[in-house]
Amino acid sequence: MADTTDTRTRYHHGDLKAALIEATLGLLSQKRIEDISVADAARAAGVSSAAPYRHFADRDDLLAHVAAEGFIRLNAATAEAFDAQPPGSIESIIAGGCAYTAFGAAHPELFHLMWGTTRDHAAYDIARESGATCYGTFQSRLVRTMEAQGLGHHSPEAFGAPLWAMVHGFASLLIGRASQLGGLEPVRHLIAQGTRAYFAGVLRDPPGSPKA
Amino acid sequence: MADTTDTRTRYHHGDLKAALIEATLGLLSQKRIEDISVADAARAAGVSSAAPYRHFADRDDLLAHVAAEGFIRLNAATAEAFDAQPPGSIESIIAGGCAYTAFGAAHPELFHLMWGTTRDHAAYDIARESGATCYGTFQSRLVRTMEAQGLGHHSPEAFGAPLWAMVHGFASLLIGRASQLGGLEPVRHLIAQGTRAYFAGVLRDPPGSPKA
DNA sequence: TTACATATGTTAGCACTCATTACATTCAAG
DNA sequence: CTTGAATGTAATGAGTGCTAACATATGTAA
Repeated sequence: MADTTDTRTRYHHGDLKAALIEATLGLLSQKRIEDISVADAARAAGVSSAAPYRHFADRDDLLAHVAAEGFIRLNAATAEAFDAQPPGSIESIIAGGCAYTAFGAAHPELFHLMWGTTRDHAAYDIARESGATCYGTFQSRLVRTMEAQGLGHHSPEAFGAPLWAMVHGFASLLIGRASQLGGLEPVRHLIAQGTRAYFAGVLRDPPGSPKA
Repeated sequence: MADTTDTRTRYHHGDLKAALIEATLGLLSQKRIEDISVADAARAAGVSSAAPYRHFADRDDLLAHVAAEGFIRLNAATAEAFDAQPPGSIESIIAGGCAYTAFGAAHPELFHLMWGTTRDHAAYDIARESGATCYGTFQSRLVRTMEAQGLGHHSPEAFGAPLWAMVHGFASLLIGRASQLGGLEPVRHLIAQGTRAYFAGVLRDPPGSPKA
């Protein structure tokens, strides 16, 4: 294992693979995904434009790894927010949801890459995996809250999906500059409001009584 | 005014501007936005690669018009769904929401283009405008339902935002292949469930009583 | 009808950038 | 001091956005 210090001076980079992912993450905060080339990533990492191909099959493979890293960070951000609130509380769900939305709003292009369309090469399995991990974090916290709120008999998937969709939607709308929302701060209140109303509504009128 | 038949044979196309938008919409169901060039659109419209520049300032201008057309169609789809249900009913809101999500799921790349990041050239005003129209359709139906359900005293923006975010989020998640959701049909039920619970919850515990 | 101005096409081409590959070079470890 | 993985060099070929110059159709006014 090479030590990760002074990676610039040496011919052998140490961990070019990670460095390229990092460099691409940096570029993503400056330009659109479609404008980021393998050559760009290599330049940002201070390496020749052919070097990345020793570590990634092609451009899509690199982007898949970047997306996976995005999910890891999203997971970290939400987990921290969840666990900063009392376990089992509705507040913890709200906090996690706000963190999710805030992450999307703060990293628009990365968020788009993570949830982008039709890149289903085999390489993208790695992104799917870390996405699933991220989902697991949400679900485990949600189950605890559902039990604490007397909703333990409901399916966590069915109960959680609208909440997940809501915070995901807010993120996507903020990225898309939906001007009606007025920015991230108002949205935090909307998330809290929406989540509380949803919990209250399910408690009052449990799903499973389809009307039509 | 030229007649719109047999546009192929004539030197003057008739309405190349519309034809190019249409052609690009067609391409969007086959490839990613980033892989669509002005030349592609021109080819698809059966015209030289320089012709589009008579009608659009540049590539982004063309894409802006395509996005605007997307909003027009989204608006039509949701309005029809809204109005196929009794006015003022919660079912009408659910139907409109399902149509929104279904539209996104059916046109992934178009949806991404419409809500894409950071293309804020002046040309994009046209897309914003038709986006706002689309929002107006939603809001007018929502207001009627809110009044019918005894929620007329709430702010439509604040009340509607979580619902909008939810259906938007479902669309985005379906596009991103969130496998946990199991496709469009299950999601329809989730939308109905979520919407009903949200209405019930607000009726029970009106927003405006912030807890923290 | 004729003549001209304007709108809408075409052809040709510039100046780039890109993804990817083949082959040479460097360096660290055994 | 050999070996082989990790990088660099150089090049290929394709495609891009966009412009300039030229061609044809259309509408309008004489």
